[in-house]
Amino acid sequence: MTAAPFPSGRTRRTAGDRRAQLVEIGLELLPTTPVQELTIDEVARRAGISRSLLFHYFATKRDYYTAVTQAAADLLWEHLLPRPGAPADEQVRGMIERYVGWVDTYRESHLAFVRGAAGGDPWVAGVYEDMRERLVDVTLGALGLPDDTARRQFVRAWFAFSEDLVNQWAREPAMSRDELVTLLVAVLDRLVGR
Amino acid sequence: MTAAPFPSGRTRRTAGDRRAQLVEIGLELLPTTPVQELTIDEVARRAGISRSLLFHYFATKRDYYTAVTQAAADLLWEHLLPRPGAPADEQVRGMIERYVGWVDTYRESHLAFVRGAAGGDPWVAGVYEDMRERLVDVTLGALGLPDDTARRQFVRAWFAFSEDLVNQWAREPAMSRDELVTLLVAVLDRLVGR
DNA sequence: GTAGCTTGTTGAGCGTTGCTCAGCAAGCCG
DNA sequence: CGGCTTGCTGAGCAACGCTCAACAAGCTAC
Repeated sequence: MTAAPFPSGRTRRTAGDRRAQLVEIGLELLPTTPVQELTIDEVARRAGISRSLLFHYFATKRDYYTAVTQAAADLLWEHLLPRPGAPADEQVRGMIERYVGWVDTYRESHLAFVRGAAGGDPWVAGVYEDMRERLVDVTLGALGLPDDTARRQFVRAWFAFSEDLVNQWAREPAMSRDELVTLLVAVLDRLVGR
Repeated sequence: MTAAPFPSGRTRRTAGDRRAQLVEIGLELLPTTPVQELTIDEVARRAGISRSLLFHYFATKRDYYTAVTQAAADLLWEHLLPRPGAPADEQVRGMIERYVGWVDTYRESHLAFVRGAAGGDPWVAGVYEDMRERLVDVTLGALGLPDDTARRQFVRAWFAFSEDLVNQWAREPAMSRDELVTLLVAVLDRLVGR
């Protein structure tokens, strides 16, 4: 090898740091690349490490991009969570407002996230499914409604409706943001029968 | 090589036949494998041909599974199309009924199709998008409504709603099929304002 | 029949990518 | 300094997408 073995910035990190860095890189790459198409080479290159090290932290490529997806889901989840102080009625509207804001702000990243989640891989789909189920719980709770099967299904399908509509709206707004939010609330209210 | 160069059934097919056969194999594999994960090796093996021949018909793996997705979309499209004779009012309900029947019959295949369509690959997503747009056209036409931007978006989002609800219903029916169809029709009617 | 053309078809092989494994070396303890 | 833990690497294998030069099945023309 040459005289200077390492350029300069080569530092040894703790396991936690490294993991976090790798997931972070995945999140940065998400908007431009479908999760499953992230290449280990690319990620390792960006982190300035060897491919092998990545496999030290994530046994499988799938493990890696599942972790990235989970991280994205966690970010969204924390942003959406109803603020405990708010009156029950405004909790749902608040969630919807924050969701619309989120999609509007992180358009591409969020679309990429949803795409990856909806796409083929069952593991990734599972991550998204979990979040959806928790969202249904929270929503039914905020509405003060019992959660029989039918109602759960309605709320879930309403999420699908909202996702699609908000995505379209972000691309080509056919109404004001307030009108959009009001419409979504109204559809939900009617669906779960109030 | 050995004395008997070819086992027996080795026949030379016309280009059209071969293409059709390969797409057919893709359709058979769809329910068990995400489209993008179809391996050329596996498909070629099933067809009893070499990998190279597949690349003769489809320049790229993407070209191949896009063709498979397109074939799946065509099947669904033809099944859903409103029968021209029926009165305008029953056309929409008829489409919904056929859709529910389709999902109920080809559960896994259809889910796999939707998954692949929603997933990362823009080409595949495009195939699905096209069908959706055409469905919106047909639906608005059958309802006799003008198609301004807002209404198109509502109908598209309603499709997303219906897809999700019907999929859940197929997995765990919380109501009769007729009730489901009636609900979907009612939601659509209310959304596009009748 | 056989020469010749078209075209369906193949095998060898290359580059990339996911993944393994044996071992190096950075930092800490005595 | 010796020894230990553990973050980290390089070489290399197998699988897969894709290329390319050439073979051969089936048809037509002589």
